[in-house]
Amino acid sequence: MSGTKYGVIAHDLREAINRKEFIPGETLPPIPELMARYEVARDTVRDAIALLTHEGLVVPKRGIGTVVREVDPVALVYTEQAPAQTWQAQTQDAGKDLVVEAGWTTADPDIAHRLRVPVGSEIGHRVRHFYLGVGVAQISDQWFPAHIVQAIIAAGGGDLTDVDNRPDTERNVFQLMADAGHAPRQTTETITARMPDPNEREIMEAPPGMPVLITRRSTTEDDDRPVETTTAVGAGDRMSATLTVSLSY
Amino acid sequence: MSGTKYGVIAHDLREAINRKEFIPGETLPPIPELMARYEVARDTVRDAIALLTHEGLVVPKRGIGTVVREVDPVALVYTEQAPAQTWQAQTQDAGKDLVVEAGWTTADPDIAHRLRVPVGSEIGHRVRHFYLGVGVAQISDQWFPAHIVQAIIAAGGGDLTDVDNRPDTERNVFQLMADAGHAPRQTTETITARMPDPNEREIMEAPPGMPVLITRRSTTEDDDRPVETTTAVGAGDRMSATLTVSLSY
DNA sequence: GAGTGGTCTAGACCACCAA
DNA sequence: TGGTGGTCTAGACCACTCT
Repeated sequence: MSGTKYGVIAHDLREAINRKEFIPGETLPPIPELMARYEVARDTVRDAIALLTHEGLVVPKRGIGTVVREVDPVALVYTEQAPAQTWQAQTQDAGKDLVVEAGWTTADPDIAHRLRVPVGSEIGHRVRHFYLGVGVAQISDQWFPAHIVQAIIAAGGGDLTDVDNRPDTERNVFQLMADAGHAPRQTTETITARMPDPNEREIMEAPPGMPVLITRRSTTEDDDRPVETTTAVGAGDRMSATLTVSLSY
Repeated sequence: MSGTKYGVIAHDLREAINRKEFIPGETLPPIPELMARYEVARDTVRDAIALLTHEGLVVPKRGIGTVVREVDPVALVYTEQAPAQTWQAQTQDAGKDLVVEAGWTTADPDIAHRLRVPVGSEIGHRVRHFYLGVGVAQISDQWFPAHIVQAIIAAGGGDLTDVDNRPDTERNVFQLMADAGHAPRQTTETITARMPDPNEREIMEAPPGMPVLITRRSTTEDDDRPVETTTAVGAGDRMSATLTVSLSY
């Protein structure tokens, strides 16, 4: 395969994993054994393992060994009618969401464009962490135009900028908007993938080789004016997005 | 930040990149310079650069230097009515699709389940590469139940298992199905992300640190019976999936 | 304590690119 | 040809986990 020694070693181990010679949870042969088997130096073996690690196949653990990864993604289901609702319902089943930040900020160019407000204008902002099992599976940054926040407060439903007096769920917020005369009508989501930055890695306890799914959403009301926009960063090995749509042929 | 030397070096470089001190396309300081600046060994600098590389921030190039990455994702747009159609229309604008393989296979357990046919039964299969700009941006594996393939051939539309006499586009295939009395009615897509395997890396010329978007699709006709299922592997830095749906509050 | 992986060094040689 | 990154070595010491 690759002309390099570590490439050959990585190839052999990869094949063995694919052949199920190493079951998820098991460890690969220890580094010293691989050094002897291939008659190479320690760093050469480690280069091979680093390759597999960044492919998301294994996770080296000090004192334990190089563990073959388990993958057990939890699906978040979107439907044609209301992706946000069911998405929220799903995450609530699996765990809790925690508002870690809520308040006012000024709109940077990207968010200003998405909310169609002037750059630098005051907007509502909250950051939430969604838990799935033990750890954080998704980090959600959500912004609201000021008049939406004020309408919700005026309608007496809660305060999006107050962590202690907050409408927790997506469903609640969307319902509150409807109560306040700004019923969400349409939502557009764009999904991409990239590698997490160290901060995201830390929050989600991301193993090396785990990409994140980026979901950018904008929700509008009847007159097409944005009522909220969200950027969510989800753990790629614990999340998926599913959508079902009708076709006409 | 990190207590390790290479962690500190990586941190400094990452910050500098974020501060735009190095513009995409430019090179980082060469390894020997960083060795001198931090008074460390060569491999320590390389460990730092490897970190940034696997975060997708830089791409080391022999004879050139460590180049800061450019990112220019192209959006593939799905709509409520027909995600496959517009998706295809978009990719056709940007490039060509190439059928690299077409024929009959036997269903493995996963595909058998998705097509609701017995494991090991004969099914149609084709592999396509979608080009966006210079390289392959998506690898698509598509399977059809045997009776669908035969119905299309009988309707005279083409032969899905024949590379030389093929209906090229998604739109065509879906229309042919409709002509053959198996009009697609609903499609369900599940999107996840992972790191590419070496084969996918090679086909897509993937830089290190580039994840792939996995799209699993199943399309059914009126009686809910599957007419096709597709697994697509897309370059994470060149693709995104967008969906727009209506809400009712 | 014995065994695992993690970090780091100093030096060597190779492969690629540009002027 | 000189500078870039890529591979590899032999050896050292550290950090962690299990028994």
